[in-house]
Amino acid sequence: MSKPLVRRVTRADIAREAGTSVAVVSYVINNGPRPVAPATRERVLAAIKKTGYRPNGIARALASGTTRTYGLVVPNIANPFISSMAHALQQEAFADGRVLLLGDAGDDRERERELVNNLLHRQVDGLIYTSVDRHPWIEMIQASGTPLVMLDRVAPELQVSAIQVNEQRAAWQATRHLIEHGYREIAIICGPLEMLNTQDRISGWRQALEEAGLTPDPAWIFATDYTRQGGYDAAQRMLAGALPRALFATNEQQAFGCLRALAGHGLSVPDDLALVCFNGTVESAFNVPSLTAVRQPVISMARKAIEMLKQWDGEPERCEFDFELEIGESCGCRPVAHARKSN
Amino acid sequence: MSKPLVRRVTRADIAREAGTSVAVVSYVINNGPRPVAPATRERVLAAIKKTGYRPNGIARALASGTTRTYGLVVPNIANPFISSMAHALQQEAFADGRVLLLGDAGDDRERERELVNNLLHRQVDGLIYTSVDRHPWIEMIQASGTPLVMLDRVAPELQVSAIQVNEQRAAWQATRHLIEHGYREIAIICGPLEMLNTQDRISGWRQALEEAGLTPDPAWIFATDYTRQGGYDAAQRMLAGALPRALFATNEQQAFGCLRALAGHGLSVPDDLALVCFNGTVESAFNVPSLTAVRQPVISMARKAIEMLKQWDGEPERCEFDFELEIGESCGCRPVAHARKSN
DNA sequence: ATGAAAGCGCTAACAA
DNA sequence: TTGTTAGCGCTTTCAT
Repeated sequence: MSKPLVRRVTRADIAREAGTSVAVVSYVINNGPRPVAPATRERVLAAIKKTGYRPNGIARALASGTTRTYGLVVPNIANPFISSMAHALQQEAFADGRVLLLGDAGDDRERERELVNNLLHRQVDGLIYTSVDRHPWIEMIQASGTPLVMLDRVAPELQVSAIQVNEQRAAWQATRHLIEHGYREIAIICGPLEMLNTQDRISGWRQALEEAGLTPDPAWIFATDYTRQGGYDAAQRMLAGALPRALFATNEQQAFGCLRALAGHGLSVPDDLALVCFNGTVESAFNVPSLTAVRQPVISMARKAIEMLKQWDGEPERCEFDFELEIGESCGCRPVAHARKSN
Repeated sequence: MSKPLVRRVTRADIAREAGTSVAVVSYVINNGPRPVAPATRERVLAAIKKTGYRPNGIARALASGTTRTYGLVVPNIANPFISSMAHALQQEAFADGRVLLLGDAGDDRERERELVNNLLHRQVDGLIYTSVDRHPWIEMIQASGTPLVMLDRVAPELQVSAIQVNEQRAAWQATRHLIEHGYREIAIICGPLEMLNTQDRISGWRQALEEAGLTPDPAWIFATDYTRQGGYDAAQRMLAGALPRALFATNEQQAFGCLRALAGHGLSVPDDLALVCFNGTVESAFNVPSLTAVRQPVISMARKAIEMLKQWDGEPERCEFDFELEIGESCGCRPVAHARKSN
């Protein structure tokens, strides 16, 4: 047992100082469950102020069985869409009187397992979880009895609560939008093929093309990481072949990487290539050109996720949210803000 | 005391199952502090596997006095520079066998206080902290005896450990770079004037100009929020007056907001206006045009921060890191990747 | 090598 | 209204 440099003030010190019992000190701190005489309360409060006492949250958690903490595990906090979601969740958790213990898996499956494990050990009151890949550690969590909400595409047969937008439909609509512009050669830059959400997004793209009587050419599927560099690399591959007229990038970072590659080849968006992307954030709106992007209702989703943890009864609940296609300049709907004065 | 839906397996269950005492179970789990006979160890491990037992981290923390947790409080996790720092810190903390409890203040001073408070209550083993403003809650933390490292500009007279780059010098160098390009009318878009780091950055800008025999025109200081919208607004104000030839934006998001505003006026970077910014991330590198930016050595700083918490002895230590000026296209050093094919 | 037992600081049931 | 005390699940000392 490591001795702290300075012994901390405990509840017993306050009781002694205020000339009362430890129970009364608790009652004052917690505003219950028993009433306390005003005079006594004053003495206790005075003692607390005098000593600078702060209740030990750990001991409290042990005795009460609640940590007033939720856990959040994300694949990579450096992804702006994810950090905006984390931000919203934190706000909502806070409104619920708890803090979020945020774990960043750094796109590593093993790290993710460690984090989930760690949070479970810490007896969080609930866990919100987006997995790095399609093999989420759900069983481990369920075995612990901890309330769980997946913020992810999860195999339908799993008995687990989950919140998501219908990504297949969102991808369909994004592609559909490009088709309505009259573009017929529409490529897709997507994530790793084994991921469920990649598959959903490809499937939406494919369906939109087929419904329009177009043939989804497998050569126009460019799988890569969900990163800027990934988008850049995929675009380079694309540029080595026949150029499509339009492109659906399945996340915002890929879209930015792609834009960079296109610029390197002297191609402009949307004139040479129209672009729509998935999971846009404020970054899409401020980019030049601004990106037409599928937007998820991050705040509502965060609210619902916390709500589900709060109301937890062990029954799995799936909740689907509507998305929105935010129109920018990259698809050709609007004139692009000119980056050059004349010529 | 809230009853869990399923009673959790405890160490006593394991002891019973393995036909031994609770102490031995601890010895097995912790690999000490006492040796355990191989046969006994096997029985214990078998019982653990059979029951799916996991030690209660809360109880462990209470008994051992260490939570194996560090706290991190940041002003806004949606800022890419900050999230990259958080990411690096998480990696380092993990390597140290701990998790980071990440609190996002959402740019709110009161929220920040609550978070700091909360983390202290949770008896974190150390706190890393960047404040929303110039009034960090340092006293509160020091009163608790919790190891603290500020990742921030802190008033020199405060007895507190801190890590930072010399922002004044970095701003000087960024401005100096613009001057070396031959630009003489150099404006600055900065953060709120009352913030210390804003003052440092302005001061570096001012010094570089003066050393070059130029006059820092107060009308060319555009104070705003450290956000994209802030940068956009500031640029709009700037565009309403006489246009400078170059601009120093004091963070990356402001730079992006500014680029958007410039594009709206048909101005190009660096041809019409050269640009350098502060705290660039991978986003700067991939932007079109790529941004010349001051880069902080995020990973080394994270490592040092964790190191300082680990080695904590109560003695305040200040540590200054070197920065780097990453050359991109926005300052005019390099030809810009063409965003248009011809004309 | 193992077991018994005293905490860690708190909550809350029970008694007064 | 207040005090007493049995846990919460674990670590670790001290006996054995």
